[in-house]
Amino acid sequence: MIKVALKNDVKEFEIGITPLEIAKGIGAGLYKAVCACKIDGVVADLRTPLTNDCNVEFLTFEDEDGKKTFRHTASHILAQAVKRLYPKTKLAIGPSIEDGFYYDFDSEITFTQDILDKLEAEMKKIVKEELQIEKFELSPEDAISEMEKIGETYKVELIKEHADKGENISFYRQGEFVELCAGPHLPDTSRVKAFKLTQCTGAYWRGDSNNKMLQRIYGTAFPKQSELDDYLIMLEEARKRDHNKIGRELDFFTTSEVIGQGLPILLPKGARVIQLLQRFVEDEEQKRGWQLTKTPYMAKRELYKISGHWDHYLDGMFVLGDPNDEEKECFALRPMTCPFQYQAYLNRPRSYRDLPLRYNETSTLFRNESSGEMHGLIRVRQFTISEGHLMCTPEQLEDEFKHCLELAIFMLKTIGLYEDVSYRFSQWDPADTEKYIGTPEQWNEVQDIMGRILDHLEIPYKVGIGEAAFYGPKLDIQIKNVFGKEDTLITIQIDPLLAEQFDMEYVASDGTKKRPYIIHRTSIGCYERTLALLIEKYAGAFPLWLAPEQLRVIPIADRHHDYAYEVLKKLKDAGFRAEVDTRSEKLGYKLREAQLQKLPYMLVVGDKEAEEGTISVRKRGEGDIGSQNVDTFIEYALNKVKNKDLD
RNA sequence: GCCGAUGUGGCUCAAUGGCAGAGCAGCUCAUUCGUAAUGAGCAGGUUGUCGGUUCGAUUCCGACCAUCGGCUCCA
Repeated sequence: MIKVALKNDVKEFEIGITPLEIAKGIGAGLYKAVCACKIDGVVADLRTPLTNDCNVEFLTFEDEDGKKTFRHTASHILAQAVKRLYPKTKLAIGPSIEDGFYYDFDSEITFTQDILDKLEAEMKKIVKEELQIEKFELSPEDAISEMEKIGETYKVELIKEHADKGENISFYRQGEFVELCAGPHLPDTSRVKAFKLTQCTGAYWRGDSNNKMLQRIYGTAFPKQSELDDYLIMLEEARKRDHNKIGRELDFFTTSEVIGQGLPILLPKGARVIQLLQRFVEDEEQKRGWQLTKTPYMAKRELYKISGHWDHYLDGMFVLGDPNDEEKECFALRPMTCPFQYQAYLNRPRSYRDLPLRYNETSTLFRNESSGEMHGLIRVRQFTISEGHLMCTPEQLEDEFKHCLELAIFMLKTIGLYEDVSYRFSQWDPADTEKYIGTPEQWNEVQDIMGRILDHLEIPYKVGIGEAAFYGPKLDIQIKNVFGKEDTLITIQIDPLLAEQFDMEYVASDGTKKRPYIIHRTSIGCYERTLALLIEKYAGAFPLWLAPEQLRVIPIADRHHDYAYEVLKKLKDAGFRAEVDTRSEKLGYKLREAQLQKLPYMLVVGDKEAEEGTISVRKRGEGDIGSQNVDTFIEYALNKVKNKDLD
């Protein structure tokens, strides 16, 4: 007998009992809901025989690991359906992901929407069949020969990587379908009550663009149909905020086929928001000790050879001239600002008394992104970033890093995106010798330093291996768009290498020459991307201080025009971006239009207002909030702008 | 760059191997109106571009361009 500690109880069982059997004994409700378990804190399959005293915790769909198990099983059901309908298909991998699951297949048939529908129908059959899911193990040799027998070459490759660990290889069987898998899985297929295949795309085997492109089917699954429905509605709602749609509808930006891909045109409204952000950022940076530079948009190839861009980033640059003709002058548009601001540092000899030296620049950059990568305002070929480089002594590094992070957080809070970001500590990949400059010693040292700073500042980061810049590690502040895709909004990087490339130094207090540490950073990110995320955040309804048009005076009839202009002048004199709508339309019509354009305030003026010197205030989202004296309203609104209120 | 989808007036969407149509927006006129759509009229298109098949292509085929969702890459 063994003792098993459960949630509120310790019970005795026969040796070899499984958590699934224990759950069944506890009650039908638990048995129905349980997805996986933790044995002594380790996630395990419900069919794991218990051989020693232990602690067992049951996981349901409400638990992160239970949810993963549930959706992982859904991906197996998909794979089974594919194998039934298209037996020649080879299986790659099929994990659960944040909002569902996917499965990668190698098939000669192109999966279309039609096929997805058929697969869904087949999956429903598999669920109805209530197939028991059973786990078994094979030796690596047997596992390989079994998989070779059925032509699952991708599985063979995966097993071979595990073979030298000396462990058995686990498999799961549901009906006729057998799948290499570490598990855990649900007890049977009937539990996957509600699912949907959402899309089919290409994906490289093992995420490597040198490998074959497979077909990836994405899906999601829930225990109840109502939960699936809610999720799909939520997705649809989120997509209504897509900046690429409403940003165009509301005339923030547009694109032109004759200008080219990744080169959006910022229309007056988009340009205005960016101008407001830019002024705010430059002023704030000045307050915090940053000095503005204006450096050239292009430079000779020689600069990029020193910085390493020529060897490590040439594909990403727009080159003017023949890069292969060493005889003739060759220029390139700048993809980053660093080497330019370093030249500013190099302008004269530097002393430790000059440090920290903080340079900021509203910097337009050009990157020749591959054609399939552009996306609205989020991923473009020309963008303007609140860029900065800071040179400091080793002793100053932590404080200065903190200073940069505080600035970034201040910006995020001010524009209202602080709650929506996550942190990624982007490190190099020691195995990737092509991408990075510097030695392992240099990388390890600077990553240790950065890790210590982040831990000290209690930043809750995830590590991203291979996400570093070619010259150093980064703290990336990540944000998701309405499709759930994550992008970097802000980045703060420590660069231990380029000071050496550029021979940057300072004279220390003891008279010796030393290399400065360099921090690369943005404070609000690049304006185009930040604008995109703001459009999505506010669904185009910008807070008063950022709204391109803040106030619109709406006269009821032509006889109120004079008074309307009088009010308008007062508003403009107070510094507001305001307009008046003098068209011969009914009030309701003008209001509807102002409302659709997401104006923060509409100021209606008619006989009553003209007589009393008031305005009737309609607030976006709230409707008519009553009459106010013009000056009272101006004071109220000015205050909101000054405080950068987000409502 | 790769996989897949899409491309018809500013927008939303019809239709068809044989004259491309509607609503909204725009313009004109009338209406002067109290918190999300007043009415009438007018104008607007080489159906993304270029090529091919065909008596005839917007429709079928191909290439390119652009847009969208992924992958890779990246702020």
